[in-house]
Amino acid sequence: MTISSPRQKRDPEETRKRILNSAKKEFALKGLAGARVDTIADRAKANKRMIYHYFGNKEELFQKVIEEAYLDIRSAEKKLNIVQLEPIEAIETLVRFSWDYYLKNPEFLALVNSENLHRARHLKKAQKIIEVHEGFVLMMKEILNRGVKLGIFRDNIDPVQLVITIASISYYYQTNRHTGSIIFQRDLMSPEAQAERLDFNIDTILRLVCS
Amino acid sequence: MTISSPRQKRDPEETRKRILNSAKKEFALKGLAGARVDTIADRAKANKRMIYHYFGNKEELFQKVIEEAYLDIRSAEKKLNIVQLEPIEAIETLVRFSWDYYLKNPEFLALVNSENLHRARHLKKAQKIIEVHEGFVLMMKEILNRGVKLGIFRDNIDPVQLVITIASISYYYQTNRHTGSIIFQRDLMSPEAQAERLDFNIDTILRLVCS
Amino acid sequence: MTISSPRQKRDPEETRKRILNSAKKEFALKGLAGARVDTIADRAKANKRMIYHYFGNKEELFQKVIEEAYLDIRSAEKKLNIVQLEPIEAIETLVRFSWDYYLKNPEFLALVNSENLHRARHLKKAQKIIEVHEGFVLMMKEILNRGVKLGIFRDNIDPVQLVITIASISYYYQTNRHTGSIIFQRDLMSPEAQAERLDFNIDTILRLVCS
Amino acid sequence: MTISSPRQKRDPEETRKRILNSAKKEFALKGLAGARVDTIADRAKANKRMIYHYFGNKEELFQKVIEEAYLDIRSAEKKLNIVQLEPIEAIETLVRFSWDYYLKNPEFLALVNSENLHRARHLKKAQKIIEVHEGFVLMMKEILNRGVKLGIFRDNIDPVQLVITIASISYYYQTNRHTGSIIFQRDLMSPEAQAERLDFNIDTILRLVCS
DNA sequence: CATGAATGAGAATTCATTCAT
DNA sequence: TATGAATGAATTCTCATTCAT
Repeated sequence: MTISSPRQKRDPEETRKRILNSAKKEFALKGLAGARVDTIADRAKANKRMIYHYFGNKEELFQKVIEEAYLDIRSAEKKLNIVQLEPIEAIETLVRFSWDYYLKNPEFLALVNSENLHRARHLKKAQKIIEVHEGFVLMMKEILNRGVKLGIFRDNIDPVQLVITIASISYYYQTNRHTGSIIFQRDLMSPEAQAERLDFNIDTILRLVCS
Repeated sequence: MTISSPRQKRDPEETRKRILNSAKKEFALKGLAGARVDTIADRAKANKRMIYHYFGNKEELFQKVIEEAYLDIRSAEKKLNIVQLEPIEAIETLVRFSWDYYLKNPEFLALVNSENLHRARHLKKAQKIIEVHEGFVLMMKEILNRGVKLGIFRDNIDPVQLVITIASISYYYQTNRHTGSIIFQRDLMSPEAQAERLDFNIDTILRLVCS
Repeated sequence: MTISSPRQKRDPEETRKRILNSAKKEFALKGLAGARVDTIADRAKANKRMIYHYFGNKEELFQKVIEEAYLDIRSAEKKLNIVQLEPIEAIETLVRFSWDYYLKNPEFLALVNSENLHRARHLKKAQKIIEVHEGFVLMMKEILNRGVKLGIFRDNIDPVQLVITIASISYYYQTNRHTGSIIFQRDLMSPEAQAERLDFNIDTILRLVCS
Repeated sequence: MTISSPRQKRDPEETRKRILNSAKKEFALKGLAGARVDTIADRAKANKRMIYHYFGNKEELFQKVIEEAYLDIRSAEKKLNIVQLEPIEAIETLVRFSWDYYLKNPEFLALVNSENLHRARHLKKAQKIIEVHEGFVLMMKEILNRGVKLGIFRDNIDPVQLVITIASISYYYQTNRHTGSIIFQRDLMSPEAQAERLDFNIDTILRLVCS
């Protein structure tokens, strides 16, 4: 039996992933300026030098984190197979998904806020992101069309406005949960409050699309 | 006769205000961690030392900025005299106000995001804010009641959920304008896009409240 | 009586000068890449931060050092009032000056070498340097002209080539004194060796210019 | 059948040479402190580990480069077979050689400058170098003697001073070509300027040695 | 012999804050 | 009240070198 070495196993892909995960947390928690490279390295149990080796510098690491975040949410949503659902069910599923995804991935909200603080200068460089989202809007358009044909949805709803609205009502509630809980003097994130809000959101969107 | 001093005029209140304004811009632009005390002082044409004199330190300055921001939006909204309007008109006015205020005060959005990144720890200390917002929810409740009595509004709408929803659909659109413009491949802030969104928002809310 | 404060006296001009002097030594000793900002600050008994405050960064500090070095040698040479001397005396004085200046300012040699390693990219930015040297070449031209008129100098000597040659024979000897002492197995910088070389140099140049 | 390896061919001597060449370039370009081990390895298309395997460390590699450089210049000069030439032709050939060698091997100049910055501490360890140069001075002595006997050279010229002077006037011109071109506001390395300087140098040396 | 991931020491630079005037 | 020089603690980033495979 030998004493285990303190050195990291030589698994570059693993190391890369650990750094990326650690960075996601740190950037979400502190923003780009507030995040500490040291903290990222420590949490990743990686040598700080590796961050520069794999990602160039702090800003490029942030960019990679942003890219991955946007790819992940679309990839999760694709798994829902929404196209196979009835129009109303499809819409409701999307509202639920939006709520649940933000709930399970609160870093996503923080990262998007950070990226907007930086005027989306990192996202601009990510071609893949644009392509992935075109499909998303088309899918929404298709759902709306089907609903209109079935006589259950209103005509002439802009799919982009709808997509934005669905995101808004979950996003805002959750991203502003701290200031909101103070201003409204209630715990916006208690299980009951959560359930209530999700229902309210589904209602809001269905009233918006149904004829 | 004395030689005129190159120093700043000794108007303490003025200096304080200039610092506060400069800080608001800088914090909105860069967040708490990214903001630079030097930049704030320079833009305020004040000596850096004055910041510490008047506000203690960077973080307390941030807190003051946050407080002022929340007081300002409610003070602006109060000037609308919404209680005197018809229920539908009142609601529409609030939706418009929400949109316009964010448009004219984009720093507000950035500051609120920053404050939530910091888990509202600065806002927690501001007693005044809580009081001011209680009034706001009560006013919304009163509008809803009147609408219900007139038979034009649905019953049992939670004024807090409504207030949050009204804010959401304007806030999200504007705070995420940079990432949104990339993802949806359109300029979300062109005059036409703005008009379209405001209409959509009014529609969304009216469908939500009207019976 | 009070205990003297460990803090530096608040004399900005003094601080600047101390940094510049310290930097000159360090850059001459180690080159741009080998020099340490910490060492410069320590030797200047200044806070490292002051280097960035006064000079921007390491490279800009280097640039300032180079500029000053070139200005200093010309300023020293101007004090010789060479134009008032007889042609032969003038030439001999210049050869002596060249030798002595390098001897008393060995950093100059090292700095010029460093700057050439960096392809003169710092000197390029210094307009003053060019102006100062134009005057130098003109002065040499005037000396040569007078010598020709008096029938003691050869005609058609390019003043620039002469200036370069005068510098060469002192510069090379001194800047390569370490490798030279090894290769030639003698101490090139012993007092006797120095005197011998200076005589040799004067002889070399007079044979070159005299008819 | 085996799958061909992507590795470098296992030719140790070749690898060593590639590293040495790459190092020469890098050290000449950046100096000892500024040179990067990574860059040397990359340019040599060798693994960084090989540098340590063959040369120990960065400094020992530098030492080897310096040694080789000094051996090369003397070896090139020996090929001239100067001893077989007439005294004047011999001297002129040496002046030309000095000029041409520096021109074709600009790294030599930079390396010598670097080594002097480091007070020749690497050269000191190279016994071979000393031996080789003893021969060089003896050869110069012999040429001078022959010239004196033929009545064409002056008596009592120190061969070491002459050797140094011949090197000086080419070396200085070329090593300071960047700062020189700025200071004198002319391109010192244009073909015309080069030809002119070489002629000037030959003239300078012949006037020095001829009686 | 060859590879390239990993490391730790250190270097440049930044920044909020304090102090002498 | 006002100024701006000075400070020290971080923070990002770099680099020669070593180790597992």
